[in-house]
Amino acid sequence: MLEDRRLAVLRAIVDDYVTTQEPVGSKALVERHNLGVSPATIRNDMAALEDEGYITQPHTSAGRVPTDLGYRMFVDQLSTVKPLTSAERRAIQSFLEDAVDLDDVMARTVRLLSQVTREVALVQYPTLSRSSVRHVEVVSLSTTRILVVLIADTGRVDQRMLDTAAPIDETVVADVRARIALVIGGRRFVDVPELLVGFVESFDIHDRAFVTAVAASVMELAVEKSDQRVMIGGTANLTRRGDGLPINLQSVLEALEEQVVLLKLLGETSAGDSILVRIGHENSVQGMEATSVVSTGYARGDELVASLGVVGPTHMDYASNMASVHAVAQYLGRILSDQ
Amino acid sequence: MLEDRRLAVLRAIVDDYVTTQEPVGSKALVERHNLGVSPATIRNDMAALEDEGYITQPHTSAGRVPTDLGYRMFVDQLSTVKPLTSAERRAIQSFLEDAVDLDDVMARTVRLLSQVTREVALVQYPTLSRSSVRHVEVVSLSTTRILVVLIADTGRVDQRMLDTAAPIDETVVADVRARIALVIGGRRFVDVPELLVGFVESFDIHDRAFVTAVAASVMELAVEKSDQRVMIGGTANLTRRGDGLPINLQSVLEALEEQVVLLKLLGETSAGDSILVRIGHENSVQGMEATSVVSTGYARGDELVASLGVVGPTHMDYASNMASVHAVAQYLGRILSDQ
DNA sequence: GATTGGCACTCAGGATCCCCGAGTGCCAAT
DNA sequence: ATTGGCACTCGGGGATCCTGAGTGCCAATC
Repeated sequence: MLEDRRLAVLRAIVDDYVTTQEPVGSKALVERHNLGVSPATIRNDMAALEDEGYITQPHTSAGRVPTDLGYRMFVDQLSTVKPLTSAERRAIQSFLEDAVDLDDVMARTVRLLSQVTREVALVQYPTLSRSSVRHVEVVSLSTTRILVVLIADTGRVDQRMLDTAAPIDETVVADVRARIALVIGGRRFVDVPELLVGFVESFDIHDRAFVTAVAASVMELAVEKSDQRVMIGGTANLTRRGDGLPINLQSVLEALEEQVVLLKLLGETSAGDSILVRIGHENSVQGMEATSVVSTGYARGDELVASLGVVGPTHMDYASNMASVHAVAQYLGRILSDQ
Repeated sequence: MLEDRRLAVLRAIVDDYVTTQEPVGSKALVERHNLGVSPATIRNDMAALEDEGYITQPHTSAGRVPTDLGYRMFVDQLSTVKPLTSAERRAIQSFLEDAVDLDDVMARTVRLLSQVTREVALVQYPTLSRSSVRHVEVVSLSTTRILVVLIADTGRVDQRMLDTAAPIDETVVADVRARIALVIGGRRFVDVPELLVGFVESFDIHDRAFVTAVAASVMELAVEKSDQRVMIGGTANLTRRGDGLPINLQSVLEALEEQVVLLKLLGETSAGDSILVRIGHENSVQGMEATSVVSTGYARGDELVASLGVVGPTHMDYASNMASVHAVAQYLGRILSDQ
C-alpha cells in the first residue's frame, strides 16, 4: 500500500518530467494527479525515493528529476504495451507496403519510425546468416576488376569488388561463376565457408590465385559483412527538445555516425516480443550517457533477422516509444515475410 | 588602386570573420593585416563597401560582417585553388585505395571529405546514364516475388523487387533472364528503353503481364533511379561552431534528410575543373539560407559521372574547402577509373 | 582628392544586485 | 501514517549600470 503509492509517485514524476522537461515539485504533483494525499506526504515519499536513488534534485529548492535508475524502475513497471489505434496501424501498413526493394523497405521503415516517435530511428538490415543464397554472380568490370554479387532470399543484395594482379580471361570468370553457383546456390549463408572447402583446389593451378580471391570475397560477404549495416534517420529530432537540455548534441551526432556504435546500441537481437530498453549510462557508448535506446528484434517468417529501435534523450516517452517500436517491428516482419 | 584596396579590405574582413566568427572592426583590421593605412581610411572603405552591399553591421557600434554578396565577391576573386601538400595527397590516395566495393568507396569518400574539411560532406553515386549494363539478373525469391538486379560497369549495383499476381514458373524466369540479358547486356543505360521496345511482345501471351513488370523494373532502374542516391556524412560538424551562430540546426538537419534536397544542393554536375559555390540564399532550399555549398563534378575516365561537395555555414573557409573538394573529386575519379 | 587624427556618440554584453516564489525539510498535532 | 505550519534555500528573471569597441563626421594635412 505504502509501497504502491511510492511507485505511483515515481510514475507521476516521470510522467510530468517527460512532458514538461522541468523538475517537478510536490505541490504540482498532487494537483496534476489525483493522489488523494497532501503535498507534505508526497514530500516524505519523495525524500524516500531520493534516498533509494530513483530521483534527484538539480539543486536545493528545486523539484525532483528522475535518475537513470528511476527511469529503469518506471520502465520495468510498464507491463502493458499500449496498442496502436487502428488508424495508425493502417497508416503503417500502407506506408510500408509500397516499397520497391529492400533498400526502400529499410528507408521507409526508418522514416516511419522516426516520424511516429519523433526520435532518431535505427533499422538494421536483415542478417544474412540465417537466410540462404538465392543467387551468386561473378562478373568482370574490366580485365582486372571483378565484381562478386550475392543475393539472399530476403532480397538483400551485397557486392564486393576485387582487383586482380593479372588480367583474367572471360572464360575463367564464367567457369568460376557456374561452379560456385553450383556449390553454394540455395545453401544457407552460415554453411558457405564449409561448402567452399576444397573449392579452390578443383581449379587449374594457373587460376587458383584468382579463384582464391573470389572465394575469399564470397566468404566475407557471407560472414563478415552479414549484419554490418544500419540505416539511420530523423537526427533532426535531436534538436527538437526545448533548448537547454543536458544532451551534448555534438557527441551524440558523432557517435551516431559510427556503424559500430549503432550496432552496439541496438544490442543483441532480443528474442520474442520483448523490448529492450537501455537507459542513459546503461548503454556504455562514449558520449551517449544522456540518451536511451528502445529496441527490439524483427522477424522474417518466424526467425529473427535483425533489430530496430529509436534513440532519444533519457526523458523520452518510453511507453509510446516502446509501443511504436513494437508495432513497426511487427509490420516490418510482416512485409518481409508475406507472399 | 583605390578599388584594389577596397577588395583587399573585403578579403581581410572575410578572412578575419571566418577565423574569429566575430564582427571585425577597422582597428583590428589594420593590426592583423599590413594594409599600410590608418583605421580612419579603412573606415571610409568600409562605409563604401557597406553602401555597395558587401558587408553589414549587426548593430551600430559593432564591427562589420560580410553579406552573402560579400562572400560571393570574395569567392569570385579567389582564382588560384591552393594545392594540397604531398602528405595530404598521399593520405587521401591510400585511404580511398583500400575500398572493397562501390559502397565502400562512397562511404570512404564521404568520411574523408568531412574529416578534411570539417564540414558536412555529400557524395552522389555515379550516374548510370552514361555507363553501360554490365550484367542483368532476374531471380525469384519466392514464386510470386521476383528480384531484378542491374550491374553497371562502374560497379554500381541496383535492385528492384516486384510481386506478381500469379505464381511464376522458374523456367519462365530463366527464359526472361536469358533473353533480356541478350537484349541489353553491354548496352548503355540511356539506350535501354529503346532496346526494350517490342521485347514484351516476343513472349508468349500468358507471360506478358510478368514480362511487362520486369521490363518496367529494368527501365526504372536504368532511368529513374539512375542518380537518385547521395551519401552524407559529418553532420556532427554542424555543431562544431562556437555556439550562438545564426544557423538553425533543426531546419538544416531536416533539409539534409531529404535526398531530393541533397541532389538540389549538389546542383548540376559542373563541367571541367570548375568548382561550384552557392552562398546562403543562392541555394534556394528552405531552411538553408545560412549555409553555403561547395561542389564539383567527378569523372570516371573522362566523363563526368556525378557530383560531390560540402555544406557548411556561409562563414566557412571557402579557399581550403574548395581545394579539398577539388582534390577529393580528382582522387575519387582516379580510383573509379584506374585499372 | 585621398588620408589621417580627433572627437562625440552609440550600444551590446558583462557584471552586479535584488528579489520573488517555488520548493524543501522538519516538527508538532492529529 | 498523515498533515498543516513554518523557516529556510537558492536559481533565475529583471532592472540597472558601466565599459569599451566601434562608428561617423569633420577639419587638418599631405
